[in-house]
Amino acid sequence: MRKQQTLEYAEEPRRRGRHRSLEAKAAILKATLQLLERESLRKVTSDAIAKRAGVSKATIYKWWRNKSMVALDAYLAGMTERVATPNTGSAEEDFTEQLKSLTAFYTSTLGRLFCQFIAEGQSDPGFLASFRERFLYARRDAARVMWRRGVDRGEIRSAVDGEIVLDLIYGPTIFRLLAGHGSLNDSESEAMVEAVFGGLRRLDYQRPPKKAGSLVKRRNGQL
Amino acid sequence: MRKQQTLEYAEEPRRRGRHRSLEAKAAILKATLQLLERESLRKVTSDAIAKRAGVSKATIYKWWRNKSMVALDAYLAGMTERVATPNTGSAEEDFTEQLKSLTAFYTSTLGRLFCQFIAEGQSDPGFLASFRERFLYARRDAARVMWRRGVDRGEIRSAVDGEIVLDLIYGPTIFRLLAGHGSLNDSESEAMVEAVFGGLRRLDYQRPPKKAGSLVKRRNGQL
Amino acid sequence: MRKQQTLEYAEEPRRRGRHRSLEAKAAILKATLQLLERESLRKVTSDAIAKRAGVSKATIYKWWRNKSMVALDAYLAGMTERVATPNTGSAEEDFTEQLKSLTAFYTSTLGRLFCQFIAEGQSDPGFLASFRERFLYARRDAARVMWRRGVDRGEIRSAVDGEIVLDLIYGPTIFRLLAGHGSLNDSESEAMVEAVFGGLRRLDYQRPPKKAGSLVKRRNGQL
Amino acid sequence: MRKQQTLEYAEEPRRRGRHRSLEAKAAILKATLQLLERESLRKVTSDAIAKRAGVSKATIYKWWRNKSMVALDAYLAGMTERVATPNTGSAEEDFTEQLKSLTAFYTSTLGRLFCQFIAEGQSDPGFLASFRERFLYARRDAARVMWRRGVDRGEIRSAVDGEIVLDLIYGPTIFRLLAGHGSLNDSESEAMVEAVFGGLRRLDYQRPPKKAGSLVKRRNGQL
DNA sequence: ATTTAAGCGAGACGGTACGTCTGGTCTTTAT
DNA sequence: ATAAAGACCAGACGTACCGTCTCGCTTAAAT
Repeated sequence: MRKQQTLEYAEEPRRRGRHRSLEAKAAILKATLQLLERESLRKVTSDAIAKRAGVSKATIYKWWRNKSMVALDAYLAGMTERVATPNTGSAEEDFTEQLKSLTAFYTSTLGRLFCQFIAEGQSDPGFLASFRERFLYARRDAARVMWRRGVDRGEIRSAVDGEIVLDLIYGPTIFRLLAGHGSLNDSESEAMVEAVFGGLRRLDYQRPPKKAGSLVKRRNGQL
Repeated sequence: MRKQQTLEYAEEPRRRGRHRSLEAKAAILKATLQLLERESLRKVTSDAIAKRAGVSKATIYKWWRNKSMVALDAYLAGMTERVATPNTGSAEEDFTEQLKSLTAFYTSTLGRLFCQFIAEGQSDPGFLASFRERFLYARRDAARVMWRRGVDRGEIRSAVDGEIVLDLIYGPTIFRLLAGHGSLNDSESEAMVEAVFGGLRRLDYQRPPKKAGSLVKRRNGQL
Repeated sequence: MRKQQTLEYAEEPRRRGRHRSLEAKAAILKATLQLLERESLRKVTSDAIAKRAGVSKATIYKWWRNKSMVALDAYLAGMTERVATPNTGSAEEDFTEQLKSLTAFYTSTLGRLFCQFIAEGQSDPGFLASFRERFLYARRDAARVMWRRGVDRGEIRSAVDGEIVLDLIYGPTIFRLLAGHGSLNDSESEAMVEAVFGGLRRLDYQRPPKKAGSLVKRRNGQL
Repeated sequence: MRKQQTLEYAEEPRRRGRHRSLEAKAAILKATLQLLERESLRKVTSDAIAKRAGVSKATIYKWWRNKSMVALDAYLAGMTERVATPNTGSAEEDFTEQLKSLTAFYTSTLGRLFCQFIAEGQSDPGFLASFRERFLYARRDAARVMWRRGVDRGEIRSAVDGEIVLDLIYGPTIFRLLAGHGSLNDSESEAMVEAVFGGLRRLDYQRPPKKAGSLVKRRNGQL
């Protein structure tokens, strides 16, 4: 949307005809956000958005493919603050700080939208792709910087794949967020990062000699 | 459902009146599963289930609150295989094996239902709770056993909270599954478990003396 | 219904098995009547009847073909009073009296059922036939007696078909009852009978010579 | 509907927004009529109408309160022929002619709808009122003209209330139509009008002196 | 100044799923 | 044998939402 707009309205000479109403656009995004604070994305109808924005449904569907896309734009536009990339000198502290503030955000009203987007994406692969590209990757890029610093500084084992690092740090929280098991707060966040950095392995453990054939045979081993 | 059934039909003397048709129940679950192999939960309609099962819609809604609940029952009933709890003598190997088979399952047709349930749960808290209680907790109990063994054996640091351990191991995979970033295969699973066990921290790293006030101030630090 | 019962249960020595519950039958009819005092036949459900009668739906459908038949029986059983056939010595007075009391009845709660039966009969010819045979014809027989007396006495023109006489007297009231136009009360009833007996024709009217071809041609001349 | 349309679409300047599709309206009415030629109103479903009209059910329910109202509109729209008001110079002949053509119509496929509407009206007072106002009263107005002429001409006794006259003439036929007793054909129609005009009373009858107390006492004298 | 190409609000539309309801049947156990 | 309990099937009901479309009006660049 943003890109399009830039292309369409800024670079080229202005096209003939009435221009897109920026008031309408802003009203739509604002109305969407306000509605989403009270109801889940599924329950917010496009009619409601149109009505609250004082806008016609046609205008909405002219500029957005569907309701979810409007919500995504509203979400992105609503997050004025830039991504925080703490730089404390310690990658572990950086991640801890970030995970804490991220958890605080995700458990807020607006933050819960993250879950709704993931949910919507499960039955709309195109939307999921948009969500990844326009939201997730941006955030991961920021986090990747923190990881990089840690590696460069010699803090983080370079053998561990960066992508896995990110999923290791954020995955558990997001899982809890989506499934609703387990609590989410500062001390949990701290404990998670500590565990990820410290690892589960007890260093003084002497592994007994492995016996062959000890693997249990099975077909479906779920979680 | 299961519990009810046990209570209603097995333990008590049979009640008066026509009994719940087990054929109908089985047909509904089977039809649901078959339909879910081809379409997402959202697209499978209750009419289609009724038709394919040769059953009236009223019968469905008599026993299940809504479509999602039918799907959940169908899913649980369809997973005939017991939960695999590998016991190789090494917790790390156990988790690796389990994560691998779990990933294989979750990326299968039926397994993708997991995502649909999580998605459905985002706009239906009651359903999410059911899902947790009837599916997630059972799986986690099994995994907890593996963790316990590792702790008892001296393999796993007892300082790390068991729940965090589980989320650390399964969270990243589930995050990838839901968000669709990152690949899911045996080697990724192995790498993940290795990373979780080994930790990110480089042991030979000498932490520099901490400087005060180095924390970056920010309000919204997303992901 | 009644006859069957008498035959099966009263005259023979009691047969093996559980006997038909006369209480059930009475309860069904009573419950039906009570429900019909508050709701139209369409809105009274067979479930409601069963519940209120403390009886199983199967029992209802075992003895009656459908809901309407139950209502018809309930209606007939509820009209304990015999048909009034006034005998004042004047057919006109007889009919006036009867039409008045009939109107009073038909505008009562129970009496409105008459309309419901006619209504039900429009989409269930079998029921309409039953209704005619078990209710209408009986009432008409009684009225026919009054007509007969009038003819015998020389009061009523014998040239007029008896069936037409009955419909002339009762048709207008029933039409008003069903269509809801026009009022229904004693003076209207009196006026109706007076008009039917007196006729519309003015006796001193000299009919002008008829002109040929004066009939307007048309295809559909509705009411 | 008709009135609305006139107000909304003809008199005012066209309103903003997409206009009501007259094609859809026509298709709905046509489909309804065609279905009603084969099935009773009860058995014609709104789904069937929608399907046959190539229209969404929502469109139907947007403009009509329920199925019956659609049928009423279809019925009224389908009666293209104007109301016949024969003018033969004789009121009796006028009524005879009209009753004959009316009977012919009411016993036709489409005409039987009249009964269905009356039936529907018994459990839906609002619909009955609509039916009266939009159909019955129009027809009665036409018939009233014929009565008026008869009165003015000196043919019909002015002492008889006009409304009663109408019900006297049409009530018997409608009663037979609804209850299904008695035949309906030209000669019956003729006989009915003749009887109404001639009256039942034998003119040469000498009434015997009335005896007091001859009235039979009763509470419920039904028909 | 006029044309013309959009964009807009209003709101009707087709499609389709939902979950509910009712009528009437059938099954099981109790009497 | 017949009852009560109550599950069952068929299928209509009216509602809701989605995303599309049409209409008449408005705006602004191009002529």
